[in-house]
This record gives sequence, structure tokens and C-alpha cells, in this order.
Amino acid sequence: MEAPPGEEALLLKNQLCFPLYACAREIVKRYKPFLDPLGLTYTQYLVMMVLWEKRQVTAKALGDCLLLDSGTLTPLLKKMEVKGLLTRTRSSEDERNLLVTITASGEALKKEAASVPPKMAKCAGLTPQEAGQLYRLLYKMLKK
Amino acid sequence: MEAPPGEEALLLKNQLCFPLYACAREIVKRYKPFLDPLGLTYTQYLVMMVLWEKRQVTAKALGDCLLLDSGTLTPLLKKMEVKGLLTRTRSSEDERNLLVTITASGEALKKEAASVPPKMAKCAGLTPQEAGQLYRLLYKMLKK
DNA sequence: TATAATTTAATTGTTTCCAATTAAATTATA
DNA sequence: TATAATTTAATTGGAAACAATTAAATTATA
Repeated sequence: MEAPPGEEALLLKNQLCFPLYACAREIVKRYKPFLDPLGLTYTQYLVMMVLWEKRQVTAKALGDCLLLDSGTLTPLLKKMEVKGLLTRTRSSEDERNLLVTITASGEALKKEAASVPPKMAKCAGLTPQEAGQLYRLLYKMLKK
Repeated sequence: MEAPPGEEALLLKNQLCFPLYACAREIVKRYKPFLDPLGLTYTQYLVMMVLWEKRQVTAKALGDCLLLDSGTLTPLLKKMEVKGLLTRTRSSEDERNLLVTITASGEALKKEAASVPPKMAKCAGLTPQEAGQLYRLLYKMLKK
């Protein structure tokens, strides 16, 4: 798909990367109406999913989970702290580590967020089988 | 994949959107070493693919192709004009339309770019069958 | 132990991306 | 025709995203 030789290879419609890039942006847009009422951006929603599961993580671990670096996470976490969703403290064992901890208010948001995944599932427009296929292919690409 | 009910649905690992979002960013990163020598960012490369195919398009048509709006395209096209890759002129039939036209130097870049798609195909780490599947699934999602 | 290497966040500067608004040109309609 | 509605770019402001650098803490090593 991506590498027919000659002229064809540079046509937009023969690119695999373009629908990937466009689809990722499109999905974030489709989340927006569901996340706006929670006061979360899509990236903030990802951070909250990690915190709803683990309650406390280091910024490093969060970056490893979400594949984001400190240049993205530092300002993001500061904003979320101002909103009262989490706290940022240094680990006493190792002062280099920033501990990100969910607040009660962050926990409380989980109830409201419970309605988001079912709504989004409809938005994707794929059958469960197709969604499973897509999931597997994307993780295969990511692992490479 | 995206909507198992209850607790499960908010786990990061059960999201379909996350690998999509992460994969799109990852792919742009994998392009970087191949596009840097051409002096193009990934988005600029997409614009050039359209121009290599059509030579001239309106900004509107370009936005429809790439699913980008004027807020993104206006500054992008201005930068590309400064680089000498394209010209920006108004249509005489309809002054609202901005005509984006490839320059000789933009055309010349196509030869160098020919090596990019085969290199990227290897980077994706998918079989041609898998790439085809992924392509179909992504466009299905986009159409919705 | 003193120094070097490593790890972790933060910072800086650039590029996207989008929502919302504005302005200009064109088309439709009263 | 005069006015209203539509279309197209541009602008503005905010949030990511990343590369490269810096600074601080820790660990490894000479």
C-alpha cells in the first residue's frame, strides 16, 4: 500500500500514513463534545485514565505509558494541577522523580467519564471485529 | 474493544483511540529522518504530494484533501512560499480563492522525495496485507 | 572519596492544529 | 437593484507536540 514503485508511490491516496494522521485528529474531534462537559482535553483525558487506574505515578512512568516527553507533560500537568485534578510533588526517596497523584476531585470525575467510552464506540463506526483488528495492527506498528 | 461495560472501559489498554493517536505521532517521527534532508516537515510533505499530483489547487481544495482548515493552512502555505516551493495568488475569476501553484523548485524536489515511500514502507513493520487492512479500516472510520 | 556518567524534569523555541471571529467577495433573494 | 446569505481566507488565542538544551539529583567508577 505504501510502496508501489514509480510514480504511484507519492500519490496521497496511496499513503498509509495520511489516513492514520487524519484519523487520529478526527477522533480527537469526535471526543471533544463528550470531554468538554468534563472540562478535559483529549490528552488530559488520557492522563486521567492512567490516574484512575493507578492513583499515583511518576511523570516518567506517565510519559512511558502515553509516549509523551517532559516537554509536553510538564505544562500539561501544571494546568491539571491548577484545575485541582492532581497534585505534583517530589519523591522523597529520589528528588528527581515527580509524583503525580490524583485528587478526590479527580477521582470524582471518573463517574462522569464512565459515559464517554460507550458514546465514542458508536462514533468510531466500526464493528467490534474491525475495532479489534485495527487495535492489533496499530499496536504492531507501535512496537516495531 | 472500545466499549466493554463497567470498570474496564476506562482502562488505557482498552482504548482504540490511544494507539491511533500514539501511532500517528510515531509515524511522523519515523518520517523525520527522511524528510529533514528535503527540508520538509510531515505536513509540508503532504501539501507537496498534492501539488506534485495536481500542480495547482485552491487553498479550499487543499484543505478538503488534507482535512485541514485555513487556521492551519494559511501560515503553513506562507512558510512554504518563503521556501520557494509554491506561489500564492488570487484567482481572477473569484477573488476569494487562493491559488496555490507549485514552483520549478517544488517540482524538482519530487525526484528526491521518490526515495521516501519505500523507506517508510519498511519502517511501518507491517506486511502488505496488514497495511491494506489498516488502510481500509482507517478510511472506513474517516468516512463515518 | 572525588569525578564522571546517567537519569529525570524543566525550559526554550518552533511547528502544528483547531475553534471562533473577522473581512472580503460572490451569489441568492426580496 | 439593494439587501441578505453564503463562501473563502485570514486572524486570534489557546493547547499540544517535539527537538534540543539546561539543571539537579543520583549512581557508577576511577
